[in-house]
Amino acid sequence: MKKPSVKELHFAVLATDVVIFTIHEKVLKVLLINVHIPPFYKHMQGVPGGLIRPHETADASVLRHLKGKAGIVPSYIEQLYTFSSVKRDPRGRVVSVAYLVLVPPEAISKNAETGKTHWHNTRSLPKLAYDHNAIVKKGLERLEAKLGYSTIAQGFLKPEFTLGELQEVYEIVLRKKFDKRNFRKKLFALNLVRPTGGEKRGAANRPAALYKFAKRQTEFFQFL
Amino acid sequence: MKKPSVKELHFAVLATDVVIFTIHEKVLKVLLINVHIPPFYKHMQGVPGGLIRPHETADASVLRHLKGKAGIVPSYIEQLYTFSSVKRDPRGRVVSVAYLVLVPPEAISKNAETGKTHWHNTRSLPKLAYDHNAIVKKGLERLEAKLGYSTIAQGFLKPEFTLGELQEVYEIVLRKKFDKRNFRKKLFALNLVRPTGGEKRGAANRPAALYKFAKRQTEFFQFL
DNA sequence: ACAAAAGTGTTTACTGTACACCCATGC
DNA sequence: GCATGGGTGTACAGTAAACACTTTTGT
Repeated sequence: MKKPSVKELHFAVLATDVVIFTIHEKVLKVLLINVHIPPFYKHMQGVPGGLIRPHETADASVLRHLKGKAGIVPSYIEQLYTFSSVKRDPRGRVVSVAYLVLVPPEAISKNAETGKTHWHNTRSLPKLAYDHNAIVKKGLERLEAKLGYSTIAQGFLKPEFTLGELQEVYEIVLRKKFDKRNFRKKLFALNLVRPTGGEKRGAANRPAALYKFAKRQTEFFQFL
Repeated sequence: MKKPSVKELHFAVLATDVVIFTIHEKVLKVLLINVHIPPFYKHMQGVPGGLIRPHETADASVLRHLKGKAGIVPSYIEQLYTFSSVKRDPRGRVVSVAYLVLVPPEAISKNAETGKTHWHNTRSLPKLAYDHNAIVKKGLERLEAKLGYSTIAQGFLKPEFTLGELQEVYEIVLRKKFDKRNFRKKLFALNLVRPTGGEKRGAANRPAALYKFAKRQTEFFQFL
């Protein structure tokens, strides 16, 4: 078995791919961009991504690209998985570190239709470029799992929110209904949320009390 | 913002670092090797690792190095996390995909003291080379978490095992005692194990029935 | 007045937990 | 015969789940 030369070791181009979720109009959506690199991928879509530079970490690279491409400031970010199939990019060897990012729906309007990106329903995705279907799947699995034992849901919410809005996040992502009273009972028992004193008015119904998460950072516990 | 040249994009050396756990003499141990690259790391230890080659995936690279270095055949393997700090290797930019590997204790004897490797108690680790303390910590966290909702424990066991041995895995990794009857009740309720009909004799006590996992692959559920 | 979401407790079923003794073997 | 881990059931407590009506607002 021969030892590879120094040059042969620097074969890799490093990139990131980012699965950005939001909830918009009661639908879990993922941000897609157009991909057109004939003859491999013609008029397809994929998740946004970008190359890692020699002096930045993968995390920093994701933040840089998010800021630059769409002005997105992640409300939640975490590394998902590293994809290293030899042929995942037909143009050459690209190893990609995938990330999961959550943004509140407000972040949409600002850069909706900013060029070639758009938000797509996660439940009816087309065939995506590269291995991006697998990447989105990984993101969905992680999101669904973490709802059950962390406060990751705050990635979809504004700093202050109603308990109805929080419950809706759970119902949309997990595609099941929860009992309002039991849901709140658990939230309070775990001391996850605190009332801010404010209330949300404007809808044709009784005003809802506003809450915030007790800790700003993501907490872990047994919820579901 | 200038665009990096093609050369500048191939800055990275890709590597893997592998956290290999086993249980030996009722202690959770991790495989360490000697690291000696003056003036940065003199007479230190780290987890085994190796470079990824141009035509292999990260997974394949780990399997190749495991087989070559110590003849280890992983009983369980999963990707942990990708570490990309710019200065994690003082000799140059190395991005490393870390893996978690479990092996049954039998795998130890064959390559115990095969050169420069040895098994170290995970509860009293010294300062390791590079960022390897962080890598081992990540591995421990993943292992502990997955015991609670998967059959990952079979990574530490032979294909057939006694329920006492399985319970011992949980007690050693999670550092807490379980009630024998409740532990078994849950196992059976979830249909995780099936008796093989065989029994384990030889110890100075009543023979123990042998069991195997119902599914060979790792399953997921709510156990703890 | 009506539609729409907010808010609030109790009962019941289930699941988890605590607990102790006899058994079969090797030495 | 004694030390060692194997094997087994029940009672109680705590948690999860099911369930319905009143309130407050905007239109």
